Amino acid sequence: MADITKEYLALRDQYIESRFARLNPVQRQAVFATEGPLLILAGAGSGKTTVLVNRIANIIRFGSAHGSTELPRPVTEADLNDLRNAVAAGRDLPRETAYLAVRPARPWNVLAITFTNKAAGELKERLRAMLGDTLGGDVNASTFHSACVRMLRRDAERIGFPKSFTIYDSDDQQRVIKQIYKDLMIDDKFLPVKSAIGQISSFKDKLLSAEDVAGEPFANTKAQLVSKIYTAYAGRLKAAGAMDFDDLIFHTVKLLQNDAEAREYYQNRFRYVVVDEYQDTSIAQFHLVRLLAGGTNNVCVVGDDDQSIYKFRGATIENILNFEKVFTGAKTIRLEQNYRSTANILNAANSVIKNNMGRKGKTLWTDHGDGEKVHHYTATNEQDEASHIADVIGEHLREGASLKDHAVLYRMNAQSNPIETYFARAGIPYRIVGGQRFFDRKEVKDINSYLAIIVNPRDDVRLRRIINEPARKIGMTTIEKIGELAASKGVPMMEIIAHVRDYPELQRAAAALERFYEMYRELCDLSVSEPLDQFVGDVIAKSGYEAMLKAMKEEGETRRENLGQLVSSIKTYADQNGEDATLSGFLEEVALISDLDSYDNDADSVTMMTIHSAKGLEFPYVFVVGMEDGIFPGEMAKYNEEDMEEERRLCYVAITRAKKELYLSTSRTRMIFGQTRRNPPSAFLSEIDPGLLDETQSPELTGYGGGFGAGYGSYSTNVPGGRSGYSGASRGYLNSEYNAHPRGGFGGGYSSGFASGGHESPNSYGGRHQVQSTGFGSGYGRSRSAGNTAPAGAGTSTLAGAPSAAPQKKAAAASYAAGDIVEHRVFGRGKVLKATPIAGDCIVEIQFDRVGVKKTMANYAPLKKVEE
DNA sequence: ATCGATAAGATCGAC
DNA sequence: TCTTATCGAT
Repeated sequence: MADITKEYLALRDQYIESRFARLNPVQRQAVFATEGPLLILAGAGSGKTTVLVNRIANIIRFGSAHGSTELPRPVTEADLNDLRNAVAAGRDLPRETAYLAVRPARPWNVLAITFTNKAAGELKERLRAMLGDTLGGDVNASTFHSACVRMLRRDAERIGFPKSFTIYDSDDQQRVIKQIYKDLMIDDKFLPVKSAIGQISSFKDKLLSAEDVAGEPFANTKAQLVSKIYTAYAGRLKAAGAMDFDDLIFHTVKLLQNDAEAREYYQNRFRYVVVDEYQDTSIAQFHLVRLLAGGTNNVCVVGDDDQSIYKFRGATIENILNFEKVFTGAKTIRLEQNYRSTANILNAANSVIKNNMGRKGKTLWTDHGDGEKVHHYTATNEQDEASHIADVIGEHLREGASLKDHAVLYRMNAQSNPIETYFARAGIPYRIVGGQRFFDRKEVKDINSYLAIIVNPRDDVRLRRIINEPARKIGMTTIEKIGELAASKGVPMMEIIAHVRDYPELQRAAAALERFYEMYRELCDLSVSEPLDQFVGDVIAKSGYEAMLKAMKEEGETRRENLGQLVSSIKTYADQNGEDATLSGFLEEVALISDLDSYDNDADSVTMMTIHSAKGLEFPYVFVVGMEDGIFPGEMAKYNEEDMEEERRLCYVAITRAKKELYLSTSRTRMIFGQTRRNPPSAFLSEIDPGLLDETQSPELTGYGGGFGAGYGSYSTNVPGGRSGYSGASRGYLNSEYNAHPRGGFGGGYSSGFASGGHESPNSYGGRHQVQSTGFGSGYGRSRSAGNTAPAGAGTSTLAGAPSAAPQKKAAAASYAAGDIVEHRVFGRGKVLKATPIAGDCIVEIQFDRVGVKKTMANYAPLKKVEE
């Protein structure tokens, strides 16, 4: 090789390396491993996303140039000089891709698959920042499901579906199955609907079609029944032109398997495939990845077997464990340096996870300091636990931290309630991620169903959903008759409705059906003539839905607000997509969106969520509540070693969310599902090296605490099982003026009357309590709920301010009168209609520009007077 | 057809 | 405890 070439190649490597100088050597190794199968085992907080982004950037900028001897063209003296100068000056070489890249990918040659839409968005965002808008924006970054939808929108007709197929969510799915149960007269006690759905889902995951299943011998009558249901289910979806979530993957895999032309098209297009969170992929998803990557075999998967927590949902950890066997010649790179947590937190995580057998094995390390020990607090009950969290948060705030630095994690959603209640009373702004999603609300789904049948008149499921919502005198019997007629003629139900007069058996409801159909036609016409948001507004009005909600009082109001939000979300969609915005496009977006996607970390409030939702996130201060046997690990997992390992991984995920400090808590008694239980501490606690733990406990458990609690003892009770004890205590509390009690009240003051009641054996836990409370935690009986959307105003400043001042005093200033224009943090601008002073506060009735009339308490709402 | 009552059931939950 | 689903009465 000519010297000039040799020098050029060496300089080229040096140049490319310098573009990724901020990475550590192992990370850089991953970035330069562009060709062939690559497994990146990325521990929690090891800069995984950074590696992904840089690797994709490398593929687009330099292709496989690093470490290669290939050249895009013979080297000239001038080239060498340019490169020398660029390296010496540490500057970018002009037109570097053309000069020195080796077969670089165009952005659309890269397919990056992530776990959530949010993760996909972040990936794109960072690629854009790194490569510029044009290059970065054109990379395909999406979830499995949206990637499949995009392929199917192009090729659905090849497998007998319309391009405009509808996506059924689990709710729609359930409706179809229930319908089938009715038709086939299946007893749901013999075979629960859920079980049938689960089995069908697992068939699809194993790529078995309804015919495949029906063709095999059955183990028993149940299996035969499931097969029958599966066949009927698949038939209905096909007839409706609909796919459920499993179908999106299933049909895409089938398409790629059976259609060589389609397969080659996508294999040529996606020269590089990257899959994030590979430990949580399913069998069908594995097949999809293998098929897509089949052309070049350039497949890179990133994951952490220790963070596989979705087995219950079909994820199979074998995908990651067997990667090297399935993709021969695979390279494996381990990212074990953690940039997130302190050593103590990390070691706690390591000491827990090392008890799992089925893992690849890796040990995270950090060069951060030890930090504080991991805190473990033993509470008397869940209120005390909440109060302790509030105390700690208060301390952190006084030290300058903000609310959004804190997260409370729990095993199941049911645990959020006591904490929520406590936070609301204390005026601590919080926000709950997960639970009921916006697009899952009944009213939103109803209106979406109207939209769906306009886009796809064959969608019988959605039609059934809204044909009598609001009530139109079209009852079950009529609907069933239409269903039968449609089935016998092999046409959609809407087709029958269009010609009611032809069917004497529909005589009775004919008038109502005609009215409904007329409205439907009108909406169809409007859908093409009006802008999207205005059209949705019309759907809400002309369907009679608005009138129905108006007729209800309190409850209808919030639901109308939700519909208002729906209208604004479609407006946002329309604004973002300009010319390309369509009704079906919006519905698709809605179908594939999750709550976590809309989670933004800007709002200053404490985040509350399940550990599952917390995957991929990090917070300076993390509280993990309910570290109890029977809660975490959960009751169901205790007796099965495999499930136990999954719980342990979940625990590992929880611990590794924390950057600075980690607070674990256990409660001696806990009310869950209406019953008070005493759970022993979680087994995972004893797996943590005791030297890493800092133990504290409720004052009531230390002897003198019990006496203190009895001071409020009018509510103490001997009733076993919390029912009367609990509600009595909390009611009594609300009515009394506990605000007045002296500072330094113990965290548990709130509920002590209840907890110290009967059969507690104090002192069984030797350790001394550290007095952390400075009073605010227990005192705020009269704070108004901060609400779910967590207006920050009142709570924050109170917390940071004088601890035992009554909160309502500080906000005394503003007074409102009719006619004032106000600005509300959450609801926007509005005009005061009426102001009624009451007990030192003021009920203000406001006409908001966007959300209608609302009543708020002047001192507690995040409200500001703009003009008088 | 619609409302109210009562019973059952209840992890984790992306798309 | 709390929600959701189904049934039976009007």
